[in-house]
Amino acid sequence: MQNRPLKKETTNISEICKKFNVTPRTLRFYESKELLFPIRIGQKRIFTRRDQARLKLILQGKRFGFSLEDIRQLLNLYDIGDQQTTQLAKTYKLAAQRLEIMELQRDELTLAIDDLKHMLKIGKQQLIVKGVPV
Amino acid sequence: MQNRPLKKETTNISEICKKFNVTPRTLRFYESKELLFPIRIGQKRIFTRRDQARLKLILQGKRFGFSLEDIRQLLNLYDIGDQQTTQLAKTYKLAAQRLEIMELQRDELTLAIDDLKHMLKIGKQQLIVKGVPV
DNA sequence: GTAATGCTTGACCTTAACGTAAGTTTAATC
DNA sequence: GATTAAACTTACGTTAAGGTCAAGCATTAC
Repeated sequence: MQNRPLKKETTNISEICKKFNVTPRTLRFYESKELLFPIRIGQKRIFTRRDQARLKLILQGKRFGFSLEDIRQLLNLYDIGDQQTTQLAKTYKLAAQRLEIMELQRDELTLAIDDLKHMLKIGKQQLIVKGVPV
Repeated sequence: MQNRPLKKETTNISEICKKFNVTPRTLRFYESKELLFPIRIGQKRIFTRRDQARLKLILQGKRFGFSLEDIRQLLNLYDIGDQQTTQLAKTYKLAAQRLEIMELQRDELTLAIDDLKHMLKIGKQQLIVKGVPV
């Protein structure tokens, strides 16, 4: 188990930075907030595949305006194995609620998009009237 | 024009606060950032219909993670009349770009929703296996 | 006239999510 | 052994979007 060929599953901080386009500071910060758990060789951080998967999710979550604390809780869903069922049930609820919020958010976003499209139409006409090329 | 019956088109700060569920501090802050332009009677602020319309848009914009500065610029689209065409054209571009971003964002949100739904399914099964009522 | 409201203007405080700078360790290379 | 590069820690700085006092007018209520 331990001796199967490691195909570069782990990597150091600078490679992660390149790969995900973040700064070292960001990674250390996420560690301090318990979003990532790189292992240590001496005092250097080594990021496992799990860390990389989590980081991907973190960055995705951020794009939707979730706070890091929100994200930290959602990430627990991915670590279902080592949870007590009570905790798991709680996290499940949280995620279900989050899902509802996200679906609402999408609906509102759709409305906002339509509004903005409408505004653009008007703006375009104004520009055309004034002879500005659009 | 000036003498047509004002049907309560304007109102004071506390009513706006109630109506939109914001604090006075927020309204003053928005004024300081040039998002709102309440007129003054003496030293008191009076919010016009225009301010209220803008406030509505501000709050809507915030829900999508736009910064107040973004919102300030977008609001200019509504004040098309008193713009120079160059400025108008610039704002038009800005809004068009923003629209693209929003559509991308919605697509990603849809993906994220699907992911989350998937996670929920798994979590649900786990719970069922463990005999927890879901 | 004075007390209580409601509104005002400062001025400093707070939180999140890092940035940045200074000095230290560790590993690799000359 | 000395240098350099990459990573480390500690700690203070920054920005956005307000919160939270403090102190002062102005109007109404008695």
